[in-house]
Amino acid sequence: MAKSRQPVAKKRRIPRQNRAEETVSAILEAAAQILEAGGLAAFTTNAVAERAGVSIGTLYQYFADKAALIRALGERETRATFRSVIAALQDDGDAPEEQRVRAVIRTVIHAFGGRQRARKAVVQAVLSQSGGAMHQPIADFVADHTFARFDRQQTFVLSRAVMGAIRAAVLEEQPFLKSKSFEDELVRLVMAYRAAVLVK
Amino acid sequence: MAKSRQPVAKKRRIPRQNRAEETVSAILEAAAQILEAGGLAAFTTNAVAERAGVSIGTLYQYFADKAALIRALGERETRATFRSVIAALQDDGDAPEEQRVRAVIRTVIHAFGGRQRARKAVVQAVLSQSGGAMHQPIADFVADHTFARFDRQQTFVLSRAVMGAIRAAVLEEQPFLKSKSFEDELVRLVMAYRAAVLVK
Amino acid sequence: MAKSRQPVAKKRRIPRQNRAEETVSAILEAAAQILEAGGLAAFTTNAVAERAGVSIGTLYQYFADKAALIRALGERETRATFRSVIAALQDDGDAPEEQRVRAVIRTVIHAFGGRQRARKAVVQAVLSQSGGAMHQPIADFVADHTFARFDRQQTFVLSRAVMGAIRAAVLEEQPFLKSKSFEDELVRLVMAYRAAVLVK
Amino acid sequence: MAKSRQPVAKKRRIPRQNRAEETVSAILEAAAQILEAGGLAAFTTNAVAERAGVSIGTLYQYFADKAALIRALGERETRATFRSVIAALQDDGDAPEEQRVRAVIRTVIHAFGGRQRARKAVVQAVLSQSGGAMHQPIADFVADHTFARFDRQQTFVLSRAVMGAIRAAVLEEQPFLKSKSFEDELVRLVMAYRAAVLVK
DNA sequence: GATGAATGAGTGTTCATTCAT
DNA sequence: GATGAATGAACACTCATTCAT
Repeated sequence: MAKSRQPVAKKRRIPRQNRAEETVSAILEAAAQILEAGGLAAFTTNAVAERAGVSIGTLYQYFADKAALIRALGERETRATFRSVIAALQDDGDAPEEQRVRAVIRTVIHAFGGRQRARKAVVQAVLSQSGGAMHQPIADFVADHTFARFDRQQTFVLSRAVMGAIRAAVLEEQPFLKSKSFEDELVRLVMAYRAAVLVK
Repeated sequence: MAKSRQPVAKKRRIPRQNRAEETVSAILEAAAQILEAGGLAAFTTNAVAERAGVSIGTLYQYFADKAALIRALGERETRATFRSVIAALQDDGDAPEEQRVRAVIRTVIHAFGGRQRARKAVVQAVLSQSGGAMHQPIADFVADHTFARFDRQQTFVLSRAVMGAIRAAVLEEQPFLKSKSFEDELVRLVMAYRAAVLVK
Repeated sequence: MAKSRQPVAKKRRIPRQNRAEETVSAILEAAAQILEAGGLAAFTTNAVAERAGVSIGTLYQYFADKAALIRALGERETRATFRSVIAALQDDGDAPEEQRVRAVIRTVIHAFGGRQRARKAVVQAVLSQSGGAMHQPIADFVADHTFARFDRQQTFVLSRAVMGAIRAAVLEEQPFLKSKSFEDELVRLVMAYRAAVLVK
Repeated sequence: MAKSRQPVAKKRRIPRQNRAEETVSAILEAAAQILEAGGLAAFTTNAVAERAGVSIGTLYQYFADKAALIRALGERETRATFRSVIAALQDDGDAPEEQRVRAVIRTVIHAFGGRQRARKAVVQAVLSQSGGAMHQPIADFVADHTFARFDRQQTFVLSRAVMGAIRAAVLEEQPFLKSKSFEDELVRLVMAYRAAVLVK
């Protein structure tokens, strides 16, 4: 019977007041914490609402459904990483290529470093919904801004390779994740591939 | 994966007879099909049992719980990929390095190519349980057998980078997944990194 | 997220064993009782399951959703009334027209008399779903078997008029519902309209 | 219609000013529109308030609860029909009986004709609350003013029979609802029964 | 060994209603 | 008087798992 209600393209409240914005923030923060603490299995709308200190009804005033909540979280995280990467690139505006590469890699590793489980869960969740590409924009942006002469496929290979290695280190909880030597190897990978492509 | 049932480690029947083995096979095959067709969301124990043509009770005779079923599936897939890779390496036993690399990469791409959704789901599911390393053995085996002088961290970076690029192409459903040019770029990545490491 | 499961045309268990048939009966009987006692507002799937002495899961093994449960109840009631009316007509097989009309009217009045609220609720519920005609088959059957020369619209008017008067007496809880005089007036209505139509 | 809230009879503001009356009107009109467009399922207090262009709080300033809103709507509709019928009777003040009957029937059919779904929903809703008699006053008034010599039970039977047939045509969405032939049959029903009663 | 009916905790989601601003 | 953010009880429905037959 619930099914028979017509799905009137629900408009969810867009926060206009301070109180509302705080509420949305609290919910997203709670969502990240739940994900961090218990993974996807613990991520229930009720749990999120409770942790956020709001009622379940309030959560649904701002997020149409659970999927929308995860999506919003993913976007928030993506935007945050984006900002960090851009900042890193700007700081080293005139530095030699290798140094800029290193700056970006370090940024991404550390973006992944805090709240790894939450990120992992978000990535998993978003992937399982949209089939996909979430860090794609970041990866593409970086590639475009560093190796302008790569074609689309080369950009793809390099960015996904680096992200893949970092992601694996995060997911497998490798102790060397934030080590200098790991960073070195990633830089080596990038520079080597870059040289091979450009020389061709 | 109910959380509040008693987690008492119960010994499940280990198939000793032909019929039993066939039953287990049928269940695993059914599981793969369900995953392939409907993703993780459709993957319920009842659905698997029905598709396998056995009762839900029988399924539980062979698999302690849903997690065990997924684990078994992951192992089956891993073993299969393993065998393919080994076969590929043996065929080109004396070939030059680049050709062997290419053979392995091609094998892995095609292993991933069939039943992508099932693989994706298995990977996701196994990851969400065990935190991670499922293709690790394959990757390590390959690296050990091709670049014997790499240290552990270099092996890690290279194998995860390649797997990451392939995995991304699968998950994002990139049309060039099985193209020659994609394969070329991966080979280039490997050979370039290899040269950089060895030259050092 | 729940929405994203694909709606695989659920096959609900069709009872094959005695135990199962009893379960279905118990659920339908419980549904009727709940409806009778508390109307549509009290009619929740959980309440029905509890009253039936089964778990909510069991209810959903036999009824795809709440709507299906109400539909089943409606069909059960319709069939029951149907049987009563047919029996009444057969008993008076050779009686004069007026007597047969009276027999049917009496049967319907008494069918409505027992468990009025349940019937009312079922009617309402079914109406609100399917837009409509539930007692139509009964009414049409009766009309066809008594006034063969009526056209469709005349059948409609007469059957709905009689049902409407009875229904109103039930809903308004008129004390004369089962009185001889009320029955007399209904018979008069039918015979008068019949004569007017035939004379035309 | 939450059941567990305190049923303390709270006095709601009775509109004394123009603006207030307009607000009440807007709410009732919105309620009718929602009902017409989406049936009972779409009829939520929030939806009504939004459509009326007032806040949910304002709605509750004028209607104690959802039930009161529906009740008010029912009364509004009833009064409107009432007025139409009286007007129809007055227009044909000296006309022969059959013509006056026809005028009333036509009025009722067309009163039902506009906004059928809203009426249907109101009828259903009011019925499910108050057990029933909503069009009773109209029916009785009409009967009293046309067939003065009928006794109470005869009035009941005739009025409910006619209303029942019309109601069924509305609920079953019969295409002939506003046809001349349907009107004819209803007139025939009334005249035939009338004759039968008077002749007795 | 196999069956499948039964279980019920748990999940997402709705919506009438309140009350601080 | 009006607002609308917040509330939370209530509901429909799922699915991993058990156990009597």
